[in-house]
Amino acid sequence: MLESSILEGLNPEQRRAVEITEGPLLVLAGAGSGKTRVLVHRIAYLVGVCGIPPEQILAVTFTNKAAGEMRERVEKLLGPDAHGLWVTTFHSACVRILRRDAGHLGFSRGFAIYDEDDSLSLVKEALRRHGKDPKVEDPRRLRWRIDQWKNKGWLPARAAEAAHDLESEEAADLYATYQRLLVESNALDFGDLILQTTQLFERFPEVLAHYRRRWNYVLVDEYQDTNRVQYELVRQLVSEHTNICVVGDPNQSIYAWRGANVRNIMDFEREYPDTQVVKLERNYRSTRAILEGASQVVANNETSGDLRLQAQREGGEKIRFFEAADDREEAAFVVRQILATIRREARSPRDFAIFYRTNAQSRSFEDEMLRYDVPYTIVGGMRFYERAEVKDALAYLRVALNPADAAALRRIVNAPPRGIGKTTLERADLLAQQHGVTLLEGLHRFAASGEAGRATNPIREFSMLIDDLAREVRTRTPSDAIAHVLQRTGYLKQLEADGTPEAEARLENLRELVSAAEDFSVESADPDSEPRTATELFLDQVALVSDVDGWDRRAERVSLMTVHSAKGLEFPFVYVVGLEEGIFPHAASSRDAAGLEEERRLFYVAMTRAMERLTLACARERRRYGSRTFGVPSRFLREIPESLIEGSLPREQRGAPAGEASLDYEHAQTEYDETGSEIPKGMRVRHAVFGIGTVLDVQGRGPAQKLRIRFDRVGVKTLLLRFANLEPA
DNA sequence: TCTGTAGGCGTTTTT
DNA sequence: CGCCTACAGA
Repeated sequence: MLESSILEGLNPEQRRAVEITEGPLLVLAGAGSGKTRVLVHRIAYLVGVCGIPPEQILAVTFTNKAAGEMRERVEKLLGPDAHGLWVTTFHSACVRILRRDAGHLGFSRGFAIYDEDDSLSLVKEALRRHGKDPKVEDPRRLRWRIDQWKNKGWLPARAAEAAHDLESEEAADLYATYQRLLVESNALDFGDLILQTTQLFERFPEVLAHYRRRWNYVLVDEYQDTNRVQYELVRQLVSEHTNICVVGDPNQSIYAWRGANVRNIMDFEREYPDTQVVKLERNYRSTRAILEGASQVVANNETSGDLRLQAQREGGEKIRFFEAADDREEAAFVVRQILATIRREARSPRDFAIFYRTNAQSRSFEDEMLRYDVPYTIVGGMRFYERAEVKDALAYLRVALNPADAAALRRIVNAPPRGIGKTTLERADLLAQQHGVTLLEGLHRFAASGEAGRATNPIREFSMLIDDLAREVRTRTPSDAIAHVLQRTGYLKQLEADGTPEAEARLENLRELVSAAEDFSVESADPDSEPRTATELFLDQVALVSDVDGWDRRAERVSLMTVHSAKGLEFPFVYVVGLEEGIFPHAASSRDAAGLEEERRLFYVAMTRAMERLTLACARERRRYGSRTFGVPSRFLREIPESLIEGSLPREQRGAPAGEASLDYEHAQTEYDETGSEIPKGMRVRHAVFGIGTVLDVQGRGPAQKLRIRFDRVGVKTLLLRFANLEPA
């Protein structure tokens, strides 16, 4: 491997970050400064130039998407030499480690991974066992507290130690019960994946020694978003050789609410003596006004990283701003802008992204996208694997593979309805507790006791069903296993009998699940990992998917997502919407100074995604929970120097006269007025998205006028003239 | 045990 | 507003 080909195209700082291979290295990488590039080339350099065997390198990121891209790019540089390299997420890495050695901690290798829902059902169970009313105690709050403890690396004992009032003591107590329930279910929640791994390393030094010997070089991406227990995990792995390279940007720390601790990156130099620091301050992504505006905003934070970003791109336009009368107009404006830009500047829909603070805001944009026939994709929101029918199908697999999985069992014991209701389950559970057996075994014994009444037969049949599945699932491919489950359980039959559009949608989702399972391929197994069936690996993967993982940058669609999901991405045209007090910054997180600063960093992240054109929007009025609310423009807008903004910002007072404060450049209204004239049948027209077509038919008059058009590429479509943005071809 | 409906409640962001 | 839960009736 030629050294020059790996270092080629790197600027001097990037090059330094690649060449310092030994000892602790802190890379402070500003937005758009090429940090992924550095990570990729660093790995390639270690292997290709320094001759480090790839299996000695561990690179950790936060999303599978980021990991996948990094692995891909490394493989492109190294080819087959990359074999044995671990480029993965914290959570996946821990799962692989725990699959091997979780036995030490009282879990079996087949442990389940609990998502938020599963974990919540266990929290409720813990509350019940403490005789608490879930209505008074709010299980979600308790789950949240437990999660925060885990993020700090606290076991129940430590939480109890820190408790200084009755309420906290009870909560710590409940944490202990919850943890016991997890062990009984042979399950770990998200927080456990990391926490239990650190426990494993702490209590079993020979296990830790194994991995210490293995990984001589560790790289961590997005280090500003690591929490305490992740910090601890990294420290355990590298404390001897300290070949640790972390990359991050304190200004992009946006996960404190989830337990991330910026101190990890701020104090890195103190934690690791002799740290070398590289700053990447050249921004290759954004034009000047965008970068300057974003920097000015984040400079308002009391604590901020001391990076001074320099725009490498010349020229460019100012930041745009639009104040809409209401949320509907906001959405209509943005979508029309996108259509007009696609048409006038010959751009693809994939060049555009709309970012909002909360998922709920996606709706109005989705409506407008549908209305204008703009292809779009929504990242996040209701995730595919969170749909009830999908979770049900997977829960059957889980029970088949891990009969102790109580949360999965509760999900499916009566889905479809088979006469095993709440009381039956409660009595079986009691029996299980008394005998110290699993819930499934409790059901079995309940039926055998002769006290189950009319539930006796349903339970017997259910037991046989699970036995059958346990046999079948192990020997089939993931997709066959799912198909078998859906067939054998009567789940399909029930949905087919239903016949409603909702049932049809669910069937469609299940077909989608089967095909996702078909596409699943077992990656070249690591020689270090335990052998597992493909279905087990499929379940692991599903448990750890993130919102952005499914996003495809090549798809010809406009992307809609929350700002959190947008981190790490870039688009030529970015719209940041809903810039009103209470929404962005969000009311719930701007209570204290720290929360507000995180909101500001979030806005900074949103702005710095834009490459060419950044448009900010807010609405004076908004429908929320079905009623109208009036908004005040976000304080963040005023933190951008006016000279960087085209036109003027809204006045500060609420209720400024309509139109006066808003700047309607591009004149969205006239956008369709100019095509508002009559279009004769047979005319050749051009549509921004569908291309050129022939008008077949004109229906109606005035604003409701519809056109049937046969497009050369995509066939016949019916469009509302007023929104179609047609022009003569 | 199952199904329909009326109220209540929520929204921050997520591996 | 729309989803989910709790509850009443069969």
